[in-house]
Amino acid sequence: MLTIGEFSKISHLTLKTLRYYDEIGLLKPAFIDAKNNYRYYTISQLETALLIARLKSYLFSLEEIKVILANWEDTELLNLKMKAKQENLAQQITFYSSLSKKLKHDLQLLEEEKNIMGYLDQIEIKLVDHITYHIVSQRKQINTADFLLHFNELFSKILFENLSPIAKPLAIFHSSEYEPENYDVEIAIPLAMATHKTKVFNPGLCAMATLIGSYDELPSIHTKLHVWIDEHNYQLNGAPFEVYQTDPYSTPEENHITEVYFPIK
Amino acid sequence: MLTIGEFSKISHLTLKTLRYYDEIGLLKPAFIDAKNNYRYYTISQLETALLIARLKSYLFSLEEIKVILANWEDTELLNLKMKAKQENLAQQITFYSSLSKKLKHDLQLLEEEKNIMGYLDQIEIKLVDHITYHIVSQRKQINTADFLLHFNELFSKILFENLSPIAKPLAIFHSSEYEPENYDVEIAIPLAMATHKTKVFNPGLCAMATLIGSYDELPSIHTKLHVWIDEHNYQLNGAPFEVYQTDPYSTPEENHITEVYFPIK
DNA sequence: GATTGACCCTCCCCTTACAGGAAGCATTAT
DNA sequence: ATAATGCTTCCTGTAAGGGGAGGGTCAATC
Repeated sequence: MLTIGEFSKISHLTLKTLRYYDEIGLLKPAFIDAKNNYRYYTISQLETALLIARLKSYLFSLEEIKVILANWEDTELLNLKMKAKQENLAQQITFYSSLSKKLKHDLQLLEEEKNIMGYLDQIEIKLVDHITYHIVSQRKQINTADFLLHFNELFSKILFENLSPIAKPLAIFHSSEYEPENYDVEIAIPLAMATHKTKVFNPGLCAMATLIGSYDELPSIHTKLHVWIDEHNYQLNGAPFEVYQTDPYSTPEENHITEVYFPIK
Repeated sequence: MLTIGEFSKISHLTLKTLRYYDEIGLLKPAFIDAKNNYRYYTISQLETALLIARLKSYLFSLEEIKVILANWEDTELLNLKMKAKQENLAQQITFYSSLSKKLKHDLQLLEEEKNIMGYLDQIEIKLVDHITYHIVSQRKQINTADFLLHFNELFSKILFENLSPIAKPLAIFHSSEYEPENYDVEIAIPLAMATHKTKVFNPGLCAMATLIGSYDELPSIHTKLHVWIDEHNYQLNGAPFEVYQTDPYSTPEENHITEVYFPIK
């Protein structure tokens, strides 16, 4: 039997960590002396400690590790979890890479003595009278992170019903508050003919800005339009919407073209 | 003037977030009504909000953003911070990549129905009688993360004093507890001749294991040796040490060769 | 037998960047 | 006048422990 201090030294886990693992039930000492609450560990628990350390190095959360240990015989589960983690890492890497690219771009702006928010001043805002569409649409409360999923749903519906769009898809933002977890959005596709499934979309006069580049900038475009409307003494007259001119799957991020419209009066 | 609700909607920051930014002094409302504590923001604060969102998307902490905003005119500072962040991202990417490689390796083991901790059973432990060295050394309390730095310090000292090593460098671990922030380590290099700067290093009988691969596995080797010593009824007889047979800079991680010695009796 | 120093215990607060919810005013719309 | 929002503060919780206080316990030494 090893005291917590000895076990800590051998396993290379701190005392704090060991007590914490005991607390959350991840690695409970083999024996606890009832009269003084001293923790005692066995030599064989060192293996578990090493395993935990290894899974931790793979960035599994302690909660995940607990599940994996509880089903240690189930190699299928471990396999699954590891593959998921692998996928996860790949996503992280692409995320960081694209971030790094953006940072590099902004650093270049800085070298040229430009403001990194300067792109905002470049955006031109136009007054347009939007034509009337017949749209099929789906309105839902969604998490902003699942935006694309929601799009696909409608797309496949359109395809399966043999309908043919006459203009690019759009998203209409009905939310009266900003809650990213619960965003009230209507995805729509304009069709050539009115049917019983379509409805009329007639935004009328709009302030419009075109964004070329990553969707990350969309919030600033919205803000910009809000400010513009305020400064020019117009008033919002309906839900803002975005028209996606490029396919988000096949187009590289920096070539995306998005039009943002704010109906006004 | 905008109420917090309006500002939230336009800036795409939640109410919670805005109140929090107020609390930590990152974005204080331009005006607070003293009689009901209502927060009011100006249109121009939207710019700040956008800037904060952008810096946040670059993974700066709110504390860092506060500093950047406070010195917004100082483009030099921003430049520096961004470069540091860039460097940071690059490190993350290499870290994740190497992790992904390790995961892939372990997944392969799993496919072959092997245990991912199996490598531990492969490690052979030998009894050796270590020869006596004359060493120059530096002993320090260091953070385990700064291990390599400490090495370099001694290396350059050796170089500048024109001493020539006769064997690979080693590290002796004196710590009696495990505290990764404050690790008592002695870095040493064996020299051919005894001088007034050298001391005798004579570990005697040792249990030894050789690790081929990433330094990540070192803790498990230590554990393994501890267990072995315990099981064979030996006793620790001095501080454990590691001999680095390969240059950590020029050797790829998976080819590192490290010998771990535990003096015993 | 007493003391000392090392070792162990529990309990509480701190970290990041908020989210969730309760309880209670204030404002606005009907 | 009433109801529905909108705003406020305050409390709790998150992941994985770190830092430290205050106090009990163990082994070795005097």
